[in-house]
Amino acid sequence: MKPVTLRQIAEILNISITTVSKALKDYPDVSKKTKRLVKETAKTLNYKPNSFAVNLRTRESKTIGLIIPEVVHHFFSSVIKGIISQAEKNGYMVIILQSNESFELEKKQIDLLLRKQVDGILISLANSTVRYEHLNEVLDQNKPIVMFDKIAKLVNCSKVIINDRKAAYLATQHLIDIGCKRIAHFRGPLLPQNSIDRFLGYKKALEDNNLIYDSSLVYVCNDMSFDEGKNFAKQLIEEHSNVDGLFINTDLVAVGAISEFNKRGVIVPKDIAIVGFSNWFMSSVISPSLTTIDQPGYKMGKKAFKLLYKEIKNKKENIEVKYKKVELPVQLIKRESTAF
Amino acid sequence: MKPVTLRQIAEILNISITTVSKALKDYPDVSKKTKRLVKETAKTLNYKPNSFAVNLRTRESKTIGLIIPEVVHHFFSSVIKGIISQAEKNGYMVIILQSNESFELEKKQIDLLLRKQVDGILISLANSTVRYEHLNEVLDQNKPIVMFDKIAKLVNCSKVIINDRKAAYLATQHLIDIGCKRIAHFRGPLLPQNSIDRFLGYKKALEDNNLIYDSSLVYVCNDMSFDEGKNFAKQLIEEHSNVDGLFINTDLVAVGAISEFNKRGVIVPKDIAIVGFSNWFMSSVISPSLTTIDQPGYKMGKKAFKLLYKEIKNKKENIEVKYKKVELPVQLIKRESTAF
DNA sequence: CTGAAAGCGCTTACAG
DNA sequence: CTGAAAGCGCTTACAG
Repeated sequence: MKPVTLRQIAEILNISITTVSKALKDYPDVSKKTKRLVKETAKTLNYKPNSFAVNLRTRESKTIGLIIPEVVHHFFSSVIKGIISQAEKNGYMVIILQSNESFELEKKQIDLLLRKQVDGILISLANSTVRYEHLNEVLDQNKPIVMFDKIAKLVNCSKVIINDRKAAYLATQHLIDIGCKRIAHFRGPLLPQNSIDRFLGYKKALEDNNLIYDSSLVYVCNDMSFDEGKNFAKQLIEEHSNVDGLFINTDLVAVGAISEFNKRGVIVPKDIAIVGFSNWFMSSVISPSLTTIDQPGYKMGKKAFKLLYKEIKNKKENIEVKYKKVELPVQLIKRESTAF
Repeated sequence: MKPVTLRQIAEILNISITTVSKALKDYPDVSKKTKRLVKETAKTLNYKPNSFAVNLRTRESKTIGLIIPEVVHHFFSSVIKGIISQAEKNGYMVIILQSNESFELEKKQIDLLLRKQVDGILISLANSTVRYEHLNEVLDQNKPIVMFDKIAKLVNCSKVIINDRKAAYLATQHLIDIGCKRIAHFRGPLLPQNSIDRFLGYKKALEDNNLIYDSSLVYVCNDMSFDEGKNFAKQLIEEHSNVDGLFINTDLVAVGAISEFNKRGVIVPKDIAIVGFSNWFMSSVISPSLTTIDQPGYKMGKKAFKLLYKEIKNKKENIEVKYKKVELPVQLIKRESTAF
């Protein structure tokens, strides 16, 4: 069954394609009678406009691209949900690509999306992304791009983030407030700005409270996995039995650490208090439940789309676009792992 | 900066658009020299073919649609990952829509995708989907559709599933094998076929082992949440203190139940052995860790795309399409919740 | 080996 | 109020 076209409706009704097109779009210069006739016929034939033709004419696809490092991940899937629900409200569709934290793949995917003629791009950078030509190419093509969570400070576009440094400070301050004197940190990889910022927030909190910063208390995670949490937890009690507080870059690692502490009879929070980061669902159901920083993924997705949408609209209407950097508030969720 | 078109390349080189197009696509009837020239110029100008125009001519978009009930969900996000990685390998992009378990939304989204002229559709049905006109419309338009996980048996198309009944049987048999005599079941909602099948597998296993099926031991979950697991666990020990085994429709509910049992001093597995379903990551890290059925989401996504791809290809080449029903194997993962 | 021409299905400025 | 015509950027059957 071939799809129905404007021409067919026009032939059936013995009017021109022009009039059919205008009638369907409720142009004011078409008679009521014609409109009714056209709409009825379109309905009966189950007419659906060919989007390729529409796109080709109007030069917009009502589609945006989303590049994300990893889909199977509580935070990122929440972001995806926020994006697609907001997009749908505005009549947009979302093409999702996964960079697998690979710079090369990310570059290729940007190119694919540009070829696809998406109206804009949302991206959270891969950890391995160190150069930004591909992002600048998007900007050169005058195509809106909004970065979220893992951003490049040097690229001139709108961004949605949380203040990782402040959040980490908050987490560390909480450990200090409940009486911890010697606080360790499991940090993320050296590269993405987020883990640097979280580390800096941790360090700043120590300094502001006159606690000595001891670099041997900082452990660097590479793959941010459950097992890494277990291993460093083990290492930590072997190397620094006097540590009484621990701030961990991400909940998954923290859950691994708690599991290892539980196994070895180290009592959380009595022997060592722990704060994680992300507020995964999991963190609320383990025992002891994990104090953590809530990272608002869904909201971040919504906000990122809204910024992108606004830019798309403004560009179309030739209104000057101002880039915004939106910082979403975070919250410390207190649970058993820091409750005495 | 306006995008570069074939025309521009043609004008620069003083040849026809036809030749440029053919040169870029390596038609054999273009001279080597011309090809070289054209390709160099295209590269210099950073030419990217306008996909709308290409799509309009070739009548394919190299894009498929995916409708999924919920994005923030370990199983489904694994499926998404499987689909997009397989799609990318074959030069396809994926538009993702979320039905939120709503039949109405699902219908609307099917329509959106058809308008969008996607080359095919992958779908896992909403729980509330009871009629199938929208799916049949896709088939009427001669557009391939493949269903996975939550399928409609009555719709005539390819499907990728696990055998829920067999899997539930396996789970229940395991409880019986370790000595459970009185086995309860927290089942899913009355509607989706999956929870019906899991219930039937549970019942069959009891019968085959000459254990009496007692309907008062079956609790019906509605929202399949952590809290529901807690609540039913509480109810279960109040109403049936002699139950020694429990098969639960999904891990999230099971984790809730375990948490409640832990709280009330009911020892898992000594007092009550538990088997879940899905093999979420969480299940391996809680205490006691949860025995469960591994549901291969990533593989399911890959397989579903492969089937769809094959259908798209066959249709294009006018090869007859045979619908397939693929059943992926599942595995029982034994952990502490059933280990004595 | 090259190119003029038709056409994919739509939108819209313009004429009447 | 209606419609002929141009054009979006490409592909491809056909002529030379």
